[in-house]
Amino acid sequence: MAREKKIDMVVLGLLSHESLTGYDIKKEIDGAISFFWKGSFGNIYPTLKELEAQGLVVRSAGKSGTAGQKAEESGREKIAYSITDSGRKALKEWLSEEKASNELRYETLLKLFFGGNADKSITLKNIEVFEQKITADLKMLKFYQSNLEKVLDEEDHVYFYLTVSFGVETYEAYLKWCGKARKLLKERIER
Amino acid sequence: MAREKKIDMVVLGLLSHESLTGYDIKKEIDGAISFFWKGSFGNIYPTLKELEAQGLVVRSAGKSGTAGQKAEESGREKIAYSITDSGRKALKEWLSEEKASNELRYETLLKLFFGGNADKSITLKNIEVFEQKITADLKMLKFYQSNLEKVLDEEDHVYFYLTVSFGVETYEAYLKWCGKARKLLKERIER
DNA sequence: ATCAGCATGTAAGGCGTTACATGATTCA
DNA sequence: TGAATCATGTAACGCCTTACATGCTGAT
Repeated sequence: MAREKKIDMVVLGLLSHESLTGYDIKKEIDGAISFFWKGSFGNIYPTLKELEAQGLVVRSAGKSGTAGQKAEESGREKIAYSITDSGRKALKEWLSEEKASNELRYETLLKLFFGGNADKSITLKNIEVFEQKITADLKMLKFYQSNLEKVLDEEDHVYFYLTVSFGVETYEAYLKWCGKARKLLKERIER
Repeated sequence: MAREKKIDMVVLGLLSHESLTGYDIKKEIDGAISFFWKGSFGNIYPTLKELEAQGLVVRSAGKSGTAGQKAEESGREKIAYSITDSGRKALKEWLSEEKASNELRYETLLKLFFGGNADKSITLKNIEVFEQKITADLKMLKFYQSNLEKVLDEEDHVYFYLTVSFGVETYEAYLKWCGKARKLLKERIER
């Protein structure tokens, strides 16, 4: 029944820490989470509506007081959401389910696998592009990691730290592999 | 425009080596490719039709001669496809495009990130489940890898070998991380 | 004879992205 | 005053999975 939708849990999870608007949620997802999960406005806003209908979140003034009052007077308002007790319960239930779908969809590996259909120089180029992207992303992840290291004592930060560390370690493994792969392909070209 | 569909390239890539039926293609995808790309019948058969309409593949008797003739007489037939020159060209063009979408969607990391909302024992359990799955998959990848190592001289096998090696190295990094993560969480529980 | 695996396909629906539409606020 | 960013939302569409429908073939 194609029940892989987890964006609702992402939203609940983020709201479990603080009240946020849809726009805030998008920004959070685009931060440290983005390397293993994505979200778009066309995804987030309808999810917030659904969660509200299910009573898992409620609209709240939040702490955005300054602009809040003025916005209410005009037509367009800023809507902050908070998690409810039911929401926390739903989140906990999901966390307790042992099954988890972990998916990798790497077009770079697809191109590598079928690399025999083009010149080795093309495969080499594809690896180099991948390497550059990973290098840039790794830099960002390490920045997050070093910031989290300083606040490891605070309860929730252990989880953020471990998640980011997963990224750092796998990305470092990617780069190590890139070096080996380039070397092996270059040897082949010269023969 | 949501142009992330690459199943057509998977099909063309597989057909670049030999003639295959839709069923064969599914089996191939479920093999060494499965750790970084998936495909289903409801995906593959329509793709074959489209590729045929575009002239990138053609129906062929293939090498399944024995059953082939009998099948033609009866109602249901086995349909093997071969790649055409246009198909090879399309494949090569895709390989030459530098952009590639690489996506990771790990629910395990999502649960870890929001682990603060449940007991540490639950997070620990989730990591252990992940660890077991990866251990099993790694065993399979290493099996593929050792088989490919023996035939590395044959042209195309370098690509298969490198792809599988990517899996082996990242999965080993995952397991290393799992050990560290378990240790860190256990220390926290005891305090 | 029966069951697993071979084999092809369609239909419905879920999930998510992109593009579009709209308007406020902030800063140079 | 104009651009960037904040902010909310909808519509269309694309991709993929699941479930269903059907029947053959080979082994026990």
